[in-house]
This record gives sequence, structure tokens and C-alpha cells, in this order.
Amino acid sequence: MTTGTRWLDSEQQVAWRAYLLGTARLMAKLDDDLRQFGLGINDYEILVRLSEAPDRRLRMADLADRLHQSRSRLTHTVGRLEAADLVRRTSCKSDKRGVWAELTDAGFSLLEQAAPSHVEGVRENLVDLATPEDFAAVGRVFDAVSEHIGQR
Amino acid sequence: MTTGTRWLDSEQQVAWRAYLLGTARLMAKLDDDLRQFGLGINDYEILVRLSEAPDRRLRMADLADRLHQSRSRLTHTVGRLEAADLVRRTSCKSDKRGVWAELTDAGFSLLEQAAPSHVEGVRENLVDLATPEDFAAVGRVFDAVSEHIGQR
DNA sequence: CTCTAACGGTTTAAATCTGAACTACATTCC
DNA sequence: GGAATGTAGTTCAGATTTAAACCGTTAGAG
Repeated sequence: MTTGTRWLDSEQQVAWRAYLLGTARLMAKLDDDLRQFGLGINDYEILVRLSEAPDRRLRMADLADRLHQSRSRLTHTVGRLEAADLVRRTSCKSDKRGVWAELTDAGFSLLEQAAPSHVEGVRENLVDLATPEDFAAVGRVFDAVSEHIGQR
Repeated sequence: MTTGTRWLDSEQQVAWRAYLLGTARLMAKLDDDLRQFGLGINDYEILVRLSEAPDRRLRMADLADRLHQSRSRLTHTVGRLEAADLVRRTSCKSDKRGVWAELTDAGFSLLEQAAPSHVEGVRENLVDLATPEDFAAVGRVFDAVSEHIGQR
């Protein structure tokens, strides 16, 4: 009795492919639009998370988790952002192993410049293309995905 | 009269972040699960597209467009797949500039091995987590995104 | 207290990806 | 026909990402 694979049905297949292609195109577009500010979407997200945090700073590991990135990748990226004077590193007093990544004024300022255009891009290329219900569904689905997969 | 930025409202914000994090986690998970077959999700998708094409082959540019990849990236990836004997390149007779990327028997065979586990992963970490309606919404949304952004 | 395991972060080297430059062929327009 | 322009694909150099090894520091067990 062969417990065969539960393949995707035709509609699921189509939706899955649409998601793959749509995501690829969307990310490429957003990346592209951010290039005028010298940022990629990954850099941008880092700056945003920092800007929202208390004292505009986060511990490296915390930041890595929020973005689901390896600590190694984050070290490299923050290194570049630091070289561009957008982020500053300071060591953590209470845990000497720790490092704070802190948004500089220049970083905050660049973020203020880039944000309107970026958000407009997210609207134009995603949010405004969907009905509110459909977009809410996207949120629910990927929230469930995150929840299911959990931390790395 | 300041035509201010149309920021995302709180729910849109949450949905957008859920999508970003969920996608990051999902892709990492699928990549991870494919590693046992020596493939990444990008390699896998290439093999799948080839396997579905007439004569199991596609022109490089065609394949690149379907995956929204640069020709350069595809050249590299196919080069590696060719080295692993999963894909074969042949030159196109009708257009001497062209190159066919063709799935080898080994490539097809590996795909047959990997597919059940991969599809199960897509189900477990995405499809089965959503109601059919919600998942259909995801399909609609990203189809609209693809349509809107168009070819590169 | 002290030993050991775990954590936080960086470094290193290799793998992969990007973008521009380049080669060859094809097409278009006099 | 032949020059200009466009297309397909590759190559090159540089940037980014990955995975593993590594170094302090911290925490937990005995």
C-alpha cells in the first residue's frame, strides 16, 4: 500500500508558482528602487528595525533573529553600514560578549529620506494591487508560516 | 499643501512584516530540506522547469525569464548543474546564438527523488497552514504583483 | 569554586551573485 | 549588400553570502 506523495493540485501549484515569481520580481523591484539611496532592501530593513528600537539600538543576535539572518551575515552587513557611518557598534556593559548596533544620526536621516519612496513602492507593487481582504490573508498565511517554522 | 507619504496602516504594516519574515524562514527551510539531495531551491526550480518543458529543455533566456533571474546568474548556476551532470547544454540550430539547457536522465532521476520530500515541505510549511481561501488569496495577490511589475 | 557546555559575535575561505563589458549571431533599414 | 542596432549568452571583477572554525564570556552542574 503505497502512501503516495500528496502533490499540489493544479490550483495550489499555480498559486505557489505565482508566489515564487511574484516574490522574486517584487524583491528585485524594491531593491532596485532603493539603490538610489545606496541601500538594498536588506540594509533598509536593518535600519528600520534599529530606528524603532529603544535608543535606536539592538543587540546583534536580536536583530539577526528579527530578520532571520545568520549572525555571520549580519556581522558583514553591519560592518558595511558602519563603514558608511549609518550604524555604530558599541559593546554591551552587562554582557561583555554582546554588541549593540545603534543607528547614527546619518543613518536615521538617510532612512527618513528613503522611507517615503520605499513605502510608496511597497504600496504600488503589492499592497494596492490586492483587496484589503486578500492582503490580510497574505499576512495571516505568512504569520502562520513564521509561527510554524519558528526560530532557526 | 503637503502631499504626505501614504504610510502603511498598522495592519498593513504587520502583514507586510509577516510576509518578509515568513518568506525568509520558508525559503531557508526549503533550501535546508533540499540540501540532502545536494540542491538548493534555486537549482530545484531550474530542474523542475526543464522537466516540464517539451523535450525537457529550454532556451537559457526563456528559463531565466521564468525564474526572474539575470542571464548571468543562470549561466553560473547551469554551469554548476552541468558539472554535476544534471543538465546538458546544446547549441541551438535555428539560432546560432542560442543555447538549450536540457535535463539529463540523472537530473530527472534526482528530481524524482527530491520532489516528494520537497512538495511535502511546501505543504507542511505553507499550504497546509492556510485555509484554501487564504492560500488562493496569496496566489491572486502575487499573480497581480507579477503582472504589474512585468518582465525585467 | 571549578569544570564544562552554551552563547554572542567575528573571522576566514569558499561559494554564489551582481553588473558591466564583451563576443557572436540576427535583424532592420537604407 | 552592408552598416547600424538588437539579442543570446558568457566572462570578468567585485560584492555579498554561506558555513565552519574560532575567541572570549557567561551560565549551569556538581
